[in-house]
Amino acid sequence: MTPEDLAGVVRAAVAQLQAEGALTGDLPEEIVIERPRSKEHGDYATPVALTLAKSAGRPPREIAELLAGRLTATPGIEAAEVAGPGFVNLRLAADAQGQVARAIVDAGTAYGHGIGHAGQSINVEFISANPTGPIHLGHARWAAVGDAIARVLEADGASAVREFYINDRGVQMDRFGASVQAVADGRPVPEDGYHGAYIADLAAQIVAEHPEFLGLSEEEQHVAFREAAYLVQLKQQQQVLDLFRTHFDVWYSERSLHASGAVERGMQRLREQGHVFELDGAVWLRTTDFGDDKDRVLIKADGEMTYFASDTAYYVDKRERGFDVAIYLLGADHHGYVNRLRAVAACAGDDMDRNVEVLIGQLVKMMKNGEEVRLSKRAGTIITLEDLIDEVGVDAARYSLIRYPVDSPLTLDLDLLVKRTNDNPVFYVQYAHARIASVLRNATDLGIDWREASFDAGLLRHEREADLLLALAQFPAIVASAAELREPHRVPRYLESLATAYHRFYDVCRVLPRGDEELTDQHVARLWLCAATRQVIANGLSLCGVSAPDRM
RNA sequence: GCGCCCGUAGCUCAAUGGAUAGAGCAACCGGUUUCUACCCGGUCGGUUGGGGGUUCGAAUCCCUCCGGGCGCGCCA
Repeated sequence: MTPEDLAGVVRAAVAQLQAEGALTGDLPEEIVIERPRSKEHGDYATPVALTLAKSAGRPPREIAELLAGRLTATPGIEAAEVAGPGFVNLRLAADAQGQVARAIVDAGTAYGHGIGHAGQSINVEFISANPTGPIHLGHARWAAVGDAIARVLEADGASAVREFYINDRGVQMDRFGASVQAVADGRPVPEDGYHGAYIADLAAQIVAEHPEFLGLSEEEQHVAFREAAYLVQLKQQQQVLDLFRTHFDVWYSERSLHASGAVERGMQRLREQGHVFELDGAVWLRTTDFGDDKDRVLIKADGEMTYFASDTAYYVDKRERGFDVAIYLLGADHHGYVNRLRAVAACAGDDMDRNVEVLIGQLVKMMKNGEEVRLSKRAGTIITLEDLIDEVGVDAARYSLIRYPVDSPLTLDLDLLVKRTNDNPVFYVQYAHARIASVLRNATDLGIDWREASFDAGLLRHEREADLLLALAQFPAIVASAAELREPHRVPRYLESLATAYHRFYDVCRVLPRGDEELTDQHVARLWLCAATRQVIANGLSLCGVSAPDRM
């Protein structure tokens, strides 16, 4: 029995008490089932009597007594006791608990999936780095977390699209092109250009492929280098992100946004909604109607579109493409955009509390040998995602970027991330998976076919077995909350506690028969438990985009 | 000046308004004849930055002060 099953049981009990007139008031929307911190309080607890007390007009403990009496008589529940101010503490029967193992093995990769976001189409936009340089450490956090958010949303039933907005238009592109062109020409990079070491590499590559560029007129040459460098750089970004296992569904070009007429359509939409006005020769959007601290210019007095106009059109375009929710993942230096983007949604006639979400991620730093890493091998002054992958590998990098809530600054300790001991969480979790895989392999070698043998769930009554089963049963709720709160860090945190529960079990519960010992139902039951644990660890790691190795 | 985020054990960090605030590291002590010791157990460690409020209950929500980070263009 999972917590979700239990919530259903409690709900039914409350509904029945109300139907019988033993209890008045409303049926709560959600039945909260918690895992008590202390084991003395049972496997699960519900504070539902406390929340019911007000509308029922009776003391919480009295309601709890009624509920406990009803629940005690329910199959699968061994004990229901009233405690404290009105909690009902529940203890499950070993058999009901143990069936979780079978349910997990039967569900396979689908275990943990939910329907909380069923029917929702969600656009998750992240990184959106300018195609004028490598993906760097500042983007890396989102590369991992953004992808994990999409994975978790999908697991909870949503249709999620990972989208990368390519800023392939405007002044930065020109400066980038001019920088590459200058180096190719043997001139110094302009003051306002790009000075990273990678610019010279780009220039050399392009000259090698297109020696004819050098003979072009200044104007033609600029365009030629800009376009060639842009394509090479974009490709390089895409390759690094692929290597990092973050695969975008849509690479959306800003140029195509303009070329398609989306900007005009977006502008039209805003005008229809009545939030556009003119002042001092410029065209403005009255974002202050919806909580922004100042109105924003869409078209400057010189007739040029602002970047904000593109942003606005892009949002409208996303909605026109059918997304219910547009999630933006931005760095802390962009937090000023939060109110602006929300106001854009409202100005477009949308619900800014539902159709748009802006998540802000704080800075990432890297430490090595006790010092902050400031220089990149490749890019000179910026640390790249490629540097990070080189240092610790994709698994450790993704895992540690996902492991922390994004709203606090993060310092990655590179020395720690390459360690292969239990102070390095990713290895700790992966090791648990490899350990189980090894046990299952050995079972096969011994000719044990546990899947076909009879599974007696009631045999899993050792304290460590019960703890492990409780941990396994938690997984669907963890996935659901990670999706709902857009907090994928809950998954690795959970995996660490699950790995601990497994190692503790393994430490005292022998799984396979020793020597010429006979195979018993107990061995079989423990193999089911192992298989279930392996499955959940694999499913959880998959939500992080981290591999689940069978051997280490 | 205005705004956003953060402040939890010596360190890095958890905790969806729930019961005695938890892990790992560090420090110290212990555990394996056979399934992966990359593991497990124990000890030590806290006025959740300070103060006030909301309620059955606050690290969590509100106010205020202190400390830190970031942002406030007809730039992109």
